[in-house]
Amino acid sequence: MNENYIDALKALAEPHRLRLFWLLIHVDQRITVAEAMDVTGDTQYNASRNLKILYKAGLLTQSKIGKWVYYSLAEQELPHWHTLVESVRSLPSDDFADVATRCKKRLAMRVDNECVIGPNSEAWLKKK
Amino acid sequence: MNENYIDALKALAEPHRLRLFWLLIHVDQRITVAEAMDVTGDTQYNASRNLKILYKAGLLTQSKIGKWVYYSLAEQELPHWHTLVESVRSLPSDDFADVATRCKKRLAMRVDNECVIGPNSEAWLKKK
DNA sequence: ATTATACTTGCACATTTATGCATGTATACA
DNA sequence: TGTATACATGCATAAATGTGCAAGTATAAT
Repeated sequence: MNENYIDALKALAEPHRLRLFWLLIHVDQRITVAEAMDVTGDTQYNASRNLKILYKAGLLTQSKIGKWVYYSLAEQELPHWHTLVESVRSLPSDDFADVATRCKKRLAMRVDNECVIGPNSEAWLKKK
Repeated sequence: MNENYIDALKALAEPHRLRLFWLLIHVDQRITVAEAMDVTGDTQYNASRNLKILYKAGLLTQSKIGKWVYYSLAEQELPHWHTLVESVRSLPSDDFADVATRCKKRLAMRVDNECVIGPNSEAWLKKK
């Protein structure tokens, strides 16, 4: 039962994933793998794998729309899970400030709140 | 800065240590390595090492009294640290119930709230 | 002084985990 | 029908981690 909880702790105990999860909390929105790549600078396979690990750990939800895969913060019912998320939420934002602002820029490229531009696009490299 | 936080997550992301930390939270008292061994059934070196890892991660405090080393819950000032501890505190106690009751039995062997009996004593093996 | 006790730690070994690369799958588009 | 795009994943390698054993240090007891 708390093997799952330990999996969640393990999932968060890695810098790239902690940053991704913090981002998902603070952007308060679903994001695609492509957007995560652009915002964090992670490689395609690492962005994909790390989001999946957070999902498998029960921290994110996943939804596929066409060729895009959106991840977003999972709602937590259990107190210890909810509190764990709150702990990450209250991390000092200084450390992630740049990621947050870059994410806003990236989300501004959406159309009707849907991701329409792939990773490492010209438009993004210019904007960044 | 949040390297430390990641170290704390790593420290908690191991079953033996999570159990030890949960115990330190719920027993609301300092305990020695010997007592931790008896209560958890961990080997001497693992009890020692795991408590030290929790201490180094900033989750416990350490104090040596004679040949005994006491560990106890560290007070947390920072919100994300405090909340992390609260998350572990609210873990369902079912999973750790037996450890908690065994710890009470072990602490009952103290004199003036000081540990005076070493690990794997006759008295403990009988009591257990 | 010597011995016992509580705890620590270096070492070897096995398991796990992170990463890059290459390739595979699914969907969209021409 | 073929090609481009978004994402996933098997494999090999390197790094990190957990564990047992044996030996170490520090304090207490005799």
